[in-house]
Order: sequence, then structure tokens, then C-alpha cells
Amino acid sequence: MTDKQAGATVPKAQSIANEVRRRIVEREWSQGDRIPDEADLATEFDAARATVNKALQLLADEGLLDRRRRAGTRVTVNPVRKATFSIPVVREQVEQAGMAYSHRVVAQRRSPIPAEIANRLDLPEGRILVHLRAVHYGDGLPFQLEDRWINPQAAPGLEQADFRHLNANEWLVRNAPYLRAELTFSAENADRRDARLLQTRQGQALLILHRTTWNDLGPITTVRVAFRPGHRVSTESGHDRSS
Amino acid sequence: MTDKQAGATVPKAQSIANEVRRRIVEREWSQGDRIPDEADLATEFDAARATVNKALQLLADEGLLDRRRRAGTRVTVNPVRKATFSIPVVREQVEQAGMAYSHRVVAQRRSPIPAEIANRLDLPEGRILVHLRAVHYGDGLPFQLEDRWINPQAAPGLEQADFRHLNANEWLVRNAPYLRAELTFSAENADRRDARLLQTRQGQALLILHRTTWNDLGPITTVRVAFRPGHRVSTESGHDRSS
DNA sequence: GTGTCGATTATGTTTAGACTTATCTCACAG
DNA sequence: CTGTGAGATAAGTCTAAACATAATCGACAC
Repeated sequence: MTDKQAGATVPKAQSIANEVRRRIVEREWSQGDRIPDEADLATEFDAARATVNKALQLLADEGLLDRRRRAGTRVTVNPVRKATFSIPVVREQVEQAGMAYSHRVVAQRRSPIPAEIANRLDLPEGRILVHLRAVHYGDGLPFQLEDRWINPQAAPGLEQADFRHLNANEWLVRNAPYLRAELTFSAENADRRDARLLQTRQGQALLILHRTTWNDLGPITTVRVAFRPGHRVSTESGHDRSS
Repeated sequence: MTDKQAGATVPKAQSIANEVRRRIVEREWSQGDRIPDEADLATEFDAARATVNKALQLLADEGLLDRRRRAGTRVTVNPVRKATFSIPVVREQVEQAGMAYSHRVVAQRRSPIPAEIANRLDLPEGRILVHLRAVHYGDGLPFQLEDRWINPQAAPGLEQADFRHLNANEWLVRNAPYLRAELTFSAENADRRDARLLQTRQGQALLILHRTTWNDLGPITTVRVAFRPGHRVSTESGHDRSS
């Protein structure tokens, strides 16, 4: 009685989730309330318990419901809502904005890692890794600045790669899938080098993204990305069209 | 044959997902490859097809697999990995860092919205909303600065709320669940007011978070949060302990 | 070669039923 | 009143089976 318009049929689990979500948003069931158990909802919606389970799991993943065995399901009191960002490959990002992509490798060499990087990667200071700095352009204007360290031990085949043609980001994405990643956003004032490479002034506020990835061989790479001034990274956490 | 050590039993779907993930990361199955179909995997892992389905759905949600009816399941060529941030309530954020939380309302009044806000909220310019500015402190030092507009029409009960005691963030979280949210990170140089309220210098790079939320009555609130210098927002996208 | 159409197939979704497991409840003993 | 233990209960997981649906593939006609 909620979804299921003409066009595409909405899966039952979805429409149950939508209806429950509506009841929460409209405060028919308010914060902390215990909601009917799966069996009851299954009866109400004329569905199997597994289907109701799927719907409620979904809402629990969204952070709207708290579920505990035996204790039942309650509406989350203090929803710590989650936001999902998809971090695309630079080139696609640029091209999606309708600009022509190009990139330039500023420096590429093997070099002992400084303390800060060693710390981020959990490797001993002074270990030799591949250090790479590159600028990515959209329509000839700087789009982002990349300062990357790559661990050859976790990225087999690295020696053959030539980053002047294929950018490092894409090579890694295609050749070294990761198991774990850590992302951090921060803001920094552009230093002299940032300013020069991004063609902006020193002191300009820059959005910085640090990303480190690991696989089962150890850390793969850590990178500091400085976006061009004014760049925004956004997400939309919505649901499907409901009722 | 992968998980299932002594202690807690790992759900079968999980351990199948782990094993498939391992095969992908170790390139037994590489980018673009078609992997065995659900029925075959069900046989291999001695599970029901539904269980395999659940495992593969999980990996598809992670962005590791591409699944299409009839066409089968393939390893994603260009994994656009997703990062999930949980944006907690300020007070909890401060307290989790082991600091004492306090906040101060700098301004609170009903006021016509300027063009920029009207645009963000999809409301006509000049509409009267509640405008609120507040500073949140940790151990007496500025932690973040909040500049918020609230739409009373979408937040029933707002009139009674007194934000000098309970902060707006928490009142909204508890009283106006949202259906859709939009988050944007950016960086700005602190203007004179930012600098004064955050006790820093003008021009300091600040990490800015814009958040707007909607429910079925329309836009609820939009807020610009300026974090104290050096603040980082991070996420860790990992999986469970596998094999 | 090109296009159409129908059979085939892999995934999508649901169902009913069973068993497992955490934990809440309550009665009873101390 | 406090602790303990048995029982009940709600979610967690899995299974086997069925039907739905999107796409692919191949046969056939042109």
C-alpha cells in the first residue's frame, strides 16, 4: 500500500523498508521506541519473515534502527548517519566535468621515506620507496596535485610501469586492489610549492585528501592530494523514491 | 575452508565473501574476468545459492564485483571504491576526544534568507527562517563553528526549543529525522569573524562542511560547519578479519 | 552482412521452514 | 534484597525451491 506504482515493480523488501522509514520520519514510531517484531511485521505486510528481515537490516545499516537479538528492534536514539563518498579516478572526475584531461609528472624517484610517511605506512623510517609527484589538469588548468609514495613490495609489476603515460592512480587501481583504505580530509594553507603547481597564491586554503591503502602484502601507497582552490567533495545520501 | 576458527563462528555468507575477496585481491580472478556463477560457487562452498547470493551482493556493494542478470558476475574493472564517513553529533565528537564539551549561541533570530541559502534549500529568497550561529568548545577551546538556518515548517516543535541549553544539532537529530542529506567538504580561508570565533588568525585554512537535510515536508536545515584549524575528518574502509 | 525473435540462462527476489544464539524475564534459593 | 538458573523470545542465519526478469545467443529470414 506504499509503493508499487505502474512502471517498475519495487521489490517487496524495499517497499517495506520505505514504509518503516516513513513511520519513523513521521514519528509514528519515535526515537527509542520498540517496533513490532519481524513476525508481526511479516503478517502485517503479508511477507515472509526473511523479507522483513532484509528490510530491517537495510534500515539498520542506514543507522535508523538498532537491532539486538531477543531485545527486539528499536528506533535509534541518536542516529549517527553515514555518508558515503565515492572517490573516482582523477581522470574520470575531470572528464565528467566536461574538461580535457592531462597530467604531468613533476618528479619520480626512489627515495628513503621521511618519518611522517613511515608513520602513516607503518614502515621503518628510511626504507626506500617510490616517490612520485604529479599535477592533473582539466582543460590545461591545474585540477589537483598529487604527492605519492608507493611500496614496490606490495605492488608487483611496479617496475615496468611508466607513469608519464598512464597515471599512477589508474595503474594502482587496476593492478593493486586493496583490502583496507584510510581516507582523511583536512585543510591546509598552500605552501610555496603547492601555490606554484596549482597556479594560485601562497596561503590559499586547499582541501587536502590523504589516502593510504593496504593489501595482504603490507601498505601499498599513501598519497596527499591537494585540490584546486574552491573544489568541493560532496555526497548525497538519499534513498529511493518512496511512497 | 577459509574462516571458522575456534572462537566466534563466522557466518557462512561472510566467509564466502572473504574467500572471493581474497581471490580477487590475489588476482586469481583479475579485473574484468567473469567469475563462476552462483550455482557453481554454491556447490564449491557447499552452501545454498541464496547464501552465495548474499555474499556476492555484499562484494558488489563494496564495488568489487559487477553483476548483471544473465551476463553473470565480473570483477570490476575500475573499482570506484566508496568511503563511508560517520558524522557524529558534535558533543560526542568532543567528548570522545576526552575533552569537556560546552557551547555558546552567538546569535539566534528569525531572518529572511539570502540568495545563497535560498538556493541551497530550494526556497524562495527572502523567506523567513531561523538563523543560528554557535561555537562549540572542547576544554574551553573552540572546536567548531556552526552557522545554521532552520526551516520551522519542516521541524515541528522548533518554537519551544531553547538552543542555549540543548544544542541545535542534537535537537534536530532527535526531533527531525531526515530522509535525504547532502554533505560537502571544502576549504576556506578564515574571514575576520571565523578567525575571531575560532581564536585563530585571518586567512587560516579551515575545513568546511556544508550539510543540508530534507524530509517530506521540505528542507529542514542547512548548516556550514567550520572546524578548528588542523581538524581532520577520516574514515577507514576495511573489512573484517578474513582467512 | 543485418535484423528480428524466441529460447536459454544467470541473477533477483521471495517463501516457508528450521535451527542457532543472545539476552531478557521471572521464579526460586539464599 | 541479591544472585542464579531455566525458559521463553526475537533476531541471525541458512536451506531448498520456486518464479521473475533482463540479456545474451543463436537460428532464421531478408
